[in-house]
Amino acid sequence: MPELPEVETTVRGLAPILEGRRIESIELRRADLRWPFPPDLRQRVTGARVTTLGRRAKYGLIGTDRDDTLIFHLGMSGHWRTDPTEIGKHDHVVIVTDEGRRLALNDHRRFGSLDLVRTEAIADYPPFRAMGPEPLGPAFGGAHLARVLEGRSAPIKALLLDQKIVAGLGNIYVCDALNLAGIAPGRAGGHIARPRLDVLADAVKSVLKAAIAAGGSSLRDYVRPDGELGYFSKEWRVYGREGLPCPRCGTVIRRRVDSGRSTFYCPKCQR
DNA sequence: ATGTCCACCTGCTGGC
DNA sequence: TGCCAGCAGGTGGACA
Repeated sequence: MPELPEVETTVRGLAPILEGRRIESIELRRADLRWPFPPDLRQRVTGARVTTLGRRAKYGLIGTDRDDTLIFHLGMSGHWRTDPTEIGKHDHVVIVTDEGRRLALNDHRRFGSLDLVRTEAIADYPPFRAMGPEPLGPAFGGAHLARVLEGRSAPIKALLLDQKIVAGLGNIYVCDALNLAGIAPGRAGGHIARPRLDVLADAVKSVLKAAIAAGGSSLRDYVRPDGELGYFSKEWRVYGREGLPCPRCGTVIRRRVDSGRSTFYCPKCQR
């Protein structure tokens, strides 16, 4: 699940547990996830007080009063479990606060990551260096898309998944935004007329806001001991809905595979 | 530079 | 019941 709305929901769920709290301990139950943990992470985090919770694209940011920021990525299967009754084999990191609350970073596929960077150098964190604008921020809109898509021949779906174009979209919300905008996923990015780029940018914002709102309405259930969710999947327009009617025109939704990833789309009204 | 594909890892489901 | 293929929300890197 972890695209931008899920990370945003996660961060909002972590905030009341962590904000203002001292980190009593952090246990690294293995040496790495996707990459090795910084060797001094435990020493630098233990005893620090959490000052801020934030998000950049699909990364969660936990700032401390030692001018360090913990940066986590949930990969494909990552989630935080709150106050788990038992620590399982995929609970790779366990944080205990000064109130005795426990948070376990669980990620069975281990595509996620946990890093620690100096807060003032956060813009230099390699994944952030060339990253595009936040899709819900003021820098993202039709004008931005027109600028960065000019001359590009790759399919618009692939370009929207490129975090350098816009940061935070994944397979689900790209499929849904393209459906809402009525744009075919295979259309060349540079061959979309400017008015349609305005429509597309609005569609991206709209599907993300709806997903965050759905997550927010179930926030108490999101970061929880048993982890998994499922409440927003009923809101998907086309993703995971092969064979069901298109919400725009009723035509049967199709699925195809592009470079190993499923694309769901309406063959009639997405052009 | 741009476009395309694959590996990384584990677990689950469906077909035989 | 067991086995195996196929599938899964992301990303960096290796190619042409």
